[in-house]
Amino acid sequence: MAEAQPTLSSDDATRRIRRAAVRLFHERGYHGTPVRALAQMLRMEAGSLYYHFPSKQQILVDVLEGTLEELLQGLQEAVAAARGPRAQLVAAVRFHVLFHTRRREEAFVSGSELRSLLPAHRRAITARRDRYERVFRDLLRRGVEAGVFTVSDVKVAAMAILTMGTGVASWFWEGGRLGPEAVADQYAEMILRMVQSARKGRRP
Amino acid sequence: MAEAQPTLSSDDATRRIRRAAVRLFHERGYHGTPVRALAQMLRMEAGSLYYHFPSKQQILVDVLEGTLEELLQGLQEAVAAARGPRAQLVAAVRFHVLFHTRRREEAFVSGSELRSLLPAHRRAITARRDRYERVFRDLLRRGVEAGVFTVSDVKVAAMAILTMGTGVASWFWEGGRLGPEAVADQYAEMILRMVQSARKGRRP
DNA sequence: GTCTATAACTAGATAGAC
DNA sequence: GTCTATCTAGTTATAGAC
Repeated sequence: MAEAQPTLSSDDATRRIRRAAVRLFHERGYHGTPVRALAQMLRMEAGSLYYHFPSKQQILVDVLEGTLEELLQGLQEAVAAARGPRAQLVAAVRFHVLFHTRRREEAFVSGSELRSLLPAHRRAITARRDRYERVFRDLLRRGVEAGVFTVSDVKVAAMAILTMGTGVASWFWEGGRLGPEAVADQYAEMILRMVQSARKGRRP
Repeated sequence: MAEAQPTLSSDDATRRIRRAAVRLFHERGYHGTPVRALAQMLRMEAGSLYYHFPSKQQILVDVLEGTLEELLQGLQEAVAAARGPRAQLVAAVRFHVLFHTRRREEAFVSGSELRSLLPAHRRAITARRDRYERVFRDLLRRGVEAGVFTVSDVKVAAMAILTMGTGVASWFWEGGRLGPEAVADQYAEMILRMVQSARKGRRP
């Protein structure tokens, strides 16, 4: 009976709407996307959308909540499955980058349209994003304490790593030379070199 | 008689308008900013703006052209003033990061509102951004050829470096613990570690 | 569950007074 | 150079037929 999906209702229609909204919000932005354009992409009239959603704003809220929830949960699982700061950082970076290639539109929208949320909605979303960032900071801090990592400033390094990965959503191209796995591997390698203590745990 | 400013006319009024537009486009996005809101911030009526600009779109074009031009020129000067791939990369990264802290709103808008440009305008702006990116790619390539840098893929590394720096505009806070110089130094250090060949040119 | 029609409002832009 | 007034078109959202 009950499906795996926890928070959001997800009948076929609402999922189609969310997917189309992601596409258009990514292409033109939330305020740059009229409800009519969204309806047109779904081959319906604008009025029909309001049977499924009470407002355009609520579509955005659903998209962001869903994406941030998936990001946070996926990151926690990835980190929990690895042992030691080095392996955990690799797992975290790989997850972060893979998400930003495979789900680049959602990821991009979740980063860029926070400002389009009404203040009440923004709080909940921002809280989740902060928890996501803290996972990276904690992970770096533990690595520094263990002597595996060397960074001048944990917070700056965490933001550098996060935005570097987030940026993938802005340049990655699905049909390009490199696939998600190749990019994720290279990012993990670069980031390891960036934070790793000299002559510690190098691979040939 | 003629001033240093090359392309854009810059009497006091148009500069005030551009500054206010940057603020609002950053806060709410181009499509999320009504002309009336811009006028209100400048304590004038909406109609008055059209004495200085023919359209809202043209304000955006002016902002982006000006910012991208400054970015490109500043980067070229910074690189030209340094000798050798290592020093040039440090100079480039420092310039890039400093710009994204000191001019964070402009820099952010220039990255996020390309999609709000009419296609005709977009071409010119995109061309300049591509030239900016190429400076980093060339610089990395020369370093690899000289054996100073080791990267798996020059294009990926260049995008990683660029988006890492661009990301600074999204988290840097003017009144924060670290100033622009401190952040720029840390980024330069992290990025050097990221691309530098092992046991080459290290500083203590 | 989707349509048509429309209400209520806001958008960008213009005209002409001062 | 700025104001007031206004035009036209587009915006989100609702109501009621089917």
